Amino acid sequence: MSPNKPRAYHHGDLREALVASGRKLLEEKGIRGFTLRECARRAEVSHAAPAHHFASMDDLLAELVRRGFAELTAAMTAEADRIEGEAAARLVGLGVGYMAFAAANPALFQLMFSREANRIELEEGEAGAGGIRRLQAAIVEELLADASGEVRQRMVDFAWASMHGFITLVLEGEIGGRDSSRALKSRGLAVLAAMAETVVRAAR
Amino acid sequence: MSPNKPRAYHHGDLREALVASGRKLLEEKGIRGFTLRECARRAEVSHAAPAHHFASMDDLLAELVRRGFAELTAAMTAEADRIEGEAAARLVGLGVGYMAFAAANPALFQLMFSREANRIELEEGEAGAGGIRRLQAAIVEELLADASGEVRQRMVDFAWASMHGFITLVLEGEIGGRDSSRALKSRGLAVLAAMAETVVRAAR
DNA sequence: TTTGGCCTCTTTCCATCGTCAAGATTGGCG
DNA sequence: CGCCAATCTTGACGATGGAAAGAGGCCAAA
Repeated sequence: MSPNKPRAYHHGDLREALVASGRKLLEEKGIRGFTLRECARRAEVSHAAPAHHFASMDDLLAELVRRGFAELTAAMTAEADRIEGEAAARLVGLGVGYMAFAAANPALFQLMFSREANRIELEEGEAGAGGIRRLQAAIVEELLADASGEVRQRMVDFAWASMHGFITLVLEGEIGGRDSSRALKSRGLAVLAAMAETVVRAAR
Repeated sequence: MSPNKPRAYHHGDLREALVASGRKLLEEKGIRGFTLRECARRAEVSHAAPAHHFASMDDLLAELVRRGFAELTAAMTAEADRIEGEAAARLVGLGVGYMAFAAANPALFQLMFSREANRIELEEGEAGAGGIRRLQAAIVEELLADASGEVRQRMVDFAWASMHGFITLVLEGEIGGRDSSRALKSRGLAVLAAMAETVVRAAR
């Protein structure tokens, strides 16, 4: 009952604790400041304990990436589903969800879309970035029912590139360095609107 | 004259040698595999020698980033200048130069536009990403001479976001994973064309 | 209930890293 | 010609990721 350090062996759910502390640490210090030992420290566990739950540091990072993609697609569909209007509006909604997730988890987002991540998680059924494209592709297909497959593919490229590029540049401080969050949101919406309009116009 | 290891002390131009080996190493191993000691090893110099030319590892990386931005803007203007046609075509040209540089130096490009880089090189007269926006802004201004400042700003956001997002997703393997370089180029050009068309159309 | 096995966690160790301090070497300036 | 400052090396420190070996606790089979 002593509140000092009663828990000795057997943490209970160390795996989840490591995922949680790892995620916080990632956002605090960035990927270069991310340390397995610090994760363990925050979970109040010895530095070698994580090895029993994650084969390596990259394995933990891969788990964070995996969960990130799940959350990201969830955020996108949630935002799109809130809009019951036209397909174009839903396409914008996907972008809003995308950008909101990225803004809330900048370091994780960057990790998810980093060259390093791809060298890591080549396993799994690719529930990652593929799902994002599929979400957009479904709406583009709806908008461009009569267009060729190639036109549709290029419009999906375009839609994804626009929203990804904008939020990426914002997170890096390259766009709107000292703008208010309000102004930034407005600029992001403008980009999404221009994107959706271009997609719609591809139908001739 | 013995070709073994004649050069002992005084490398000659260690700074440049470190920049060169560092750049190669960065592309080979990525930022997470980048090591100051390995840079020194490749320059055939002791592990502490770099300290006399770069205050820290981040200082070397900052130099790489600085040179990267110079090369990137040079590549963009070179490609745009090759085209003497309309402003819209030159806008596409800027994008071609941008993507070509990124494809040729993927790891450096990612470093240049990474959250980590921004924490590093807060010095200097910002000859970095600001120059890129200025290049695009000049052409957009030409195309949208009659538009409001806000419209122009949003079109620059849009132009930059499109080209940045596309090449970024390609480098990460999210777009066109197994496509030929030829096909990828075509898709990139399609994105740039759609982008330029959207900018032009913003003039009403 | 007891006991044996297995999973969890700790301790200890190793190679490597970035950085610092001190010493060795050299080129060039007086 | 000799000395100085710049350049490079050697050695050390603390921190990291990972491997190996041992200690501690849970649970199911007897």
